[in-house]
Amino acid sequence: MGNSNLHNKKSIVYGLVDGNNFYVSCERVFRPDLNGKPVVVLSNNDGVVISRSNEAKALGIPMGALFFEYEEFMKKNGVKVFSANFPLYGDMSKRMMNILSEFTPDIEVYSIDEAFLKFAGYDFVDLREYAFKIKNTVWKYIGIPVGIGLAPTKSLSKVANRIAKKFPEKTGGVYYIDSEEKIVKALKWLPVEDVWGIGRRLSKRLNAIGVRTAYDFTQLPDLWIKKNMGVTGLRLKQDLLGVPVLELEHLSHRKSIATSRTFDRVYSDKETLQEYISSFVAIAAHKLRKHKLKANGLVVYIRTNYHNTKAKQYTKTEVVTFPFSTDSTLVINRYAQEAFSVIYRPGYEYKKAGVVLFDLVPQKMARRSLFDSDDSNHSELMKVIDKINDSVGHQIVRLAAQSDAKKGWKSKQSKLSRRYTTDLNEVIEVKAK
DNA sequence: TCTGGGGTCCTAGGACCC
DNA sequence: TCTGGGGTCCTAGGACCC
Repeated sequence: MGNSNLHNKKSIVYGLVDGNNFYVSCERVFRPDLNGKPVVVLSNNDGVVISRSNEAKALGIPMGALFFEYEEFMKKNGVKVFSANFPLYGDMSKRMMNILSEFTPDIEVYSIDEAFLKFAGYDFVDLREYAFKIKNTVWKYIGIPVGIGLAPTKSLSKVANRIAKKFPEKTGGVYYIDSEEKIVKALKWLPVEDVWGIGRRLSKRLNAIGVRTAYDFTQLPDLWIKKNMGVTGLRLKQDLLGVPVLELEHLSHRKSIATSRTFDRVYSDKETLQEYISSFVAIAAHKLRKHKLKANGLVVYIRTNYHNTKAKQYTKTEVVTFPFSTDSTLVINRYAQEAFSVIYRPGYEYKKAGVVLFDLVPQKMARRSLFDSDDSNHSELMKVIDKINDSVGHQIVRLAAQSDAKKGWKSKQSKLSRRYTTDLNEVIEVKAK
């Protein structure tokens, strides 16, 4: 089918592959008994719903639903609840991306559950068939169901993916926008608020001027778009019209590393917050070293609970630039504590804090300090700490300033699945017949 | 009691320079 | 009378994404 125009279309095609209800699907890989049953995954502290199976969606549980509000309802309807298990999802993601990169060298890992693929020079391949092959391979090897959209541009591949998801019976989970007519049809079908790159704010304004669909958006004058959405909007319009202007982005390395938590209660005292900051630094710096990067600066921020309108509000961030690149937890923590002291004010109830490392450079390109002593980055010490912590799967070696589990640092995760793939002590047991 | 966490990019405006 | 102008760098904040 569709072979008539297979050989005269443009020779570059973009694909968007994404895992269906990814976190839920990851949990189901190890609990196949939950297939066909309603399942949700909760955020940190078991606060809100962040992933839902189709059955859970059908029950009317919205994204972001407060767990405490829905707990009864879920129990009554037999919904299986999991606390988020990010190490597991991250590992499954890596496996999925590895499989995808077998099918084309041009791949952009866009998020934990999504990747853009680029097919250049596949003129004599039936890409629709090829996409089914990709889908089936991922399913066979790691048990994750995916949807695939194909189109002449990136933003259209997003649209195609959405169609594949929306009409699973008709499409089989794969949809290819391979003609002008299909572009127009798809754009007229897609509500403007569902366009990739148009969020809540913009769609409100667009609706106000009568723009309802993606197609309507592409008919707006460039002047309006430039004025209200900047160059990003202009690019998006072109890309949606089928002119490929959005390229695959091969991020050589990430640009920032953030660690933050919303606390399960509020804290006012300086010491507790200092301990949290230290813990955040330890986690972020560990990630930094894992990616073989060093940071040239950091941000520390603290904030009160903005949902609690009765409480006195205070939000403050402090930016520090280091005199040299570093990946040492000790060095970074020293700067983080200094920054924290600048912004901390007593008398407020803090609900969230975080640190962000930025201006990251590969270890080799690190900026050295003028009087760099061999040990100013504690690289040997950090190696030892990382080795021990990696081997046990969590932070057992800590700075003296870091908080520990006893003090409630560990977030509430009452419904955690096991770390099947990343922790030797928790691998799934297979019984041979 | 209860409200996620981790990212990216763009723009406007100020400081500063010649 | 009539407030120069153009360039760069930096930062804060907005908007978006999953």
